[in-house]
Amino acid sequence: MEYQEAKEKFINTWGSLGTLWGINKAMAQIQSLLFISTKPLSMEEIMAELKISRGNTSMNLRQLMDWGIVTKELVPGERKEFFATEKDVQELARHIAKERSRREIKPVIKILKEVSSIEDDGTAKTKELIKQTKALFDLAETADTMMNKIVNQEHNWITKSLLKLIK
Amino acid sequence: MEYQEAKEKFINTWGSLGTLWGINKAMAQIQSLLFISTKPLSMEEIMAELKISRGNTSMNLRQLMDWGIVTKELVPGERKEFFATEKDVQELARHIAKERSRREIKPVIKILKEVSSIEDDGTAKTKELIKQTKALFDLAETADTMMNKIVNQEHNWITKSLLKLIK
DNA sequence: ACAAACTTTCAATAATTATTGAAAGTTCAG
DNA sequence: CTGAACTTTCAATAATTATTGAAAGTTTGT
Repeated sequence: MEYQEAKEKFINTWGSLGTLWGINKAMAQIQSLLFISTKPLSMEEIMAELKISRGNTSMNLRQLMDWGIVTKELVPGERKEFFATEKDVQELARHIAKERSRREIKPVIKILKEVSSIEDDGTAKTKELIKQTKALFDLAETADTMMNKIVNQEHNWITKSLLKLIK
Repeated sequence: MEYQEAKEKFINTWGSLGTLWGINKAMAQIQSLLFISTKPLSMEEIMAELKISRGNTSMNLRQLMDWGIVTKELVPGERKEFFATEKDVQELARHIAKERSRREIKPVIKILKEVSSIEDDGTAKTKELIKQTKALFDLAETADTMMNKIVNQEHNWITKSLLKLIK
């Protein structure tokens, strides 16, 4: 396998994984293209490389910037804009985990809390609803906290301790 | 908020979260309905409750069974089949993590390994591809291992240690 | 073996989501 | 200020994914 094939394989695989996890394909592909690029890329270059339209490229670049994992890079002497992604995988994971927590997990936790706090009218079905949503609430909150802590602190020590613990 | 409203809120929220994470809405809703039910439900009951067709119900129940989180329960004296989901959230998380790892993460890790193992031809772009996919490979493998270990063992002790570590 | 009771399958259709491309918007050099 | 170079927006369209419902399949009691 040489460069071109490996590159395509990587970009495609990443694109499909994204799709599977509710992330749009173009977005995942743009990010992965930038991730292995040696320099920031212009919109033209991204369009050409991935064979996607200008509009699609623009919108997905925006989303990636909203997620905090792609930035505009101004290249001196160039009029057009260039884009680069966070290159450090740890930082990348940190951003993504943080955002998914904020946008998706936290709101669900809030609802779980509400639902599990309804008044117990003494019926079996109400008791069950309270019990189960409470259990889910506890799990979600623990997982969310763990995720954020692991991913947030400068955490070489914590990662190491963790790995020692579970290996 | 009383029972009916809370129940609907829970089922809907769970359904949307599923969608967001690449899980089909009906599937997520069926699972959450079973999760708060005090007894196994028949297909008729599920269809009526969620207002979905027989075919849809049948297919999604099958998928839930493939994921190992829903089982058929034979109720004595009844001809029709009844369904129940795993009620313990820890077990539930265990099953889901295990399956997602097996189906989705492991295959990607394999590709990352392949791609990061191409021959270094000395060019900058090849070096970058190798370096970045290798970093991703390491991260993915560590995360996958952690996830599986955390979620697999009888792990009260490990969870406790973990929480102590990161709190 | 039959038929009632039930489940599964799958082609057709609907709903959702992604993508395009051209018009509108912005920026900036001269 | 003007217009070329570039980006964004968004209505139309395409692609994908979910859902339906009825026919085919299966199981079980008699």
